[in-house]
Amino acid sequence: MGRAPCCEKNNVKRGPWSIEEDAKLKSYIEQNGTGGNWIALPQKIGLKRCGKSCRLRWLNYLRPNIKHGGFSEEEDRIICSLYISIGSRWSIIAAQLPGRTDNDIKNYWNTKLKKKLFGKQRQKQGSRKGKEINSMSSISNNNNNNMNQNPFWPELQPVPDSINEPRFINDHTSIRKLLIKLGGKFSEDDQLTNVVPNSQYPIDNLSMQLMYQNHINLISSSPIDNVLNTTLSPLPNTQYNMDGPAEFEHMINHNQQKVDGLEFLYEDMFIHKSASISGGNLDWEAMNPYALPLPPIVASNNGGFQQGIILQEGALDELRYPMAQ
DNA sequence: AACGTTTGCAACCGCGCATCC
DNA sequence: AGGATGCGCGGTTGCAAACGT
Repeated sequence: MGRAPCCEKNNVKRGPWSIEEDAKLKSYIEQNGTGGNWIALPQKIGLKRCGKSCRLRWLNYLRPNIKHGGFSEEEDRIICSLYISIGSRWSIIAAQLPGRTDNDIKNYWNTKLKKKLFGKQRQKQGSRKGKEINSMSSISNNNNNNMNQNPFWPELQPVPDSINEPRFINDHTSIRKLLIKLGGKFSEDDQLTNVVPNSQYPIDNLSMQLMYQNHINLISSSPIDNVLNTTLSPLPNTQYNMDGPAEFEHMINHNQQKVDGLEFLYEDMFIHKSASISGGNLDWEAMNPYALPLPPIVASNNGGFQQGIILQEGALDELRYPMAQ
């Protein structure tokens, strides 16, 4: 027995909203508010719509001060940074972008940003991709089941150190570098706790703190909920410790959800890497102009390997000016 | 011009969580 | 305490427009 539907599907209109419906909903809410009950709202107005549909229409389209399209460079940076940091928490990301809805940002990411960032390398990769994915599936692996079931977490085989020395996003310099590329700057002071937004970039303090703190939390072993609960409070004078590969490895193994949603990063990286590993003459650096010379590879407790990404200089410029390259 | 494919986006769906009773 | 209800979220779908052949 499943959950009861929120409304009688047969008695509600679905599909695109008409101008009349929009006008009805908008004028009612502007005059009376939602009344705190979306389910009852359509009956009050005389709309043959589901309450959830009304809510969605209002929040994503009719609500005042909604912006559509025309994402700015700053917004791109914030979206990329937060996505890398917290994944597909679109509502949280939207909260940092006034006038933007989670749906809008989600669509923008899925249709444009993601492709802009990685489309170039996919083009170069061309038709080899499918072949490589197939060949990868034959590689045995000891990683957990979630990874096995996820097509974007390809099964990875431990690579001899002589070929790929494991690399880690485990040092403060790397993290700082990433954040700087994403639009922020830190003080010359090497203390990670001191974040100084660069006036050159129009990212407000809160956004920068959020980005920074999320990155720090990403590499710490704090539960994800703590990350979210503290993002909107001022940065405490916390000393973040990163005890080398072991801690990062622990985070990967025990906080898998933090990297969920970044599968496409791993997909791209692994495909390129696997091509060269398997004897192809593909050059990692050539195919990944923004990635560091080798993808960071993280050894896990159970013998598998996972990979991360560090954006290199110019990566986000490419987002805005893809033709200039 | 016709047809097929890709892209972009609005809208829907189902689940988890919070609140109420 | 726990069932019912509503809300909010992320993922997915459907469709029209744009683009390519």
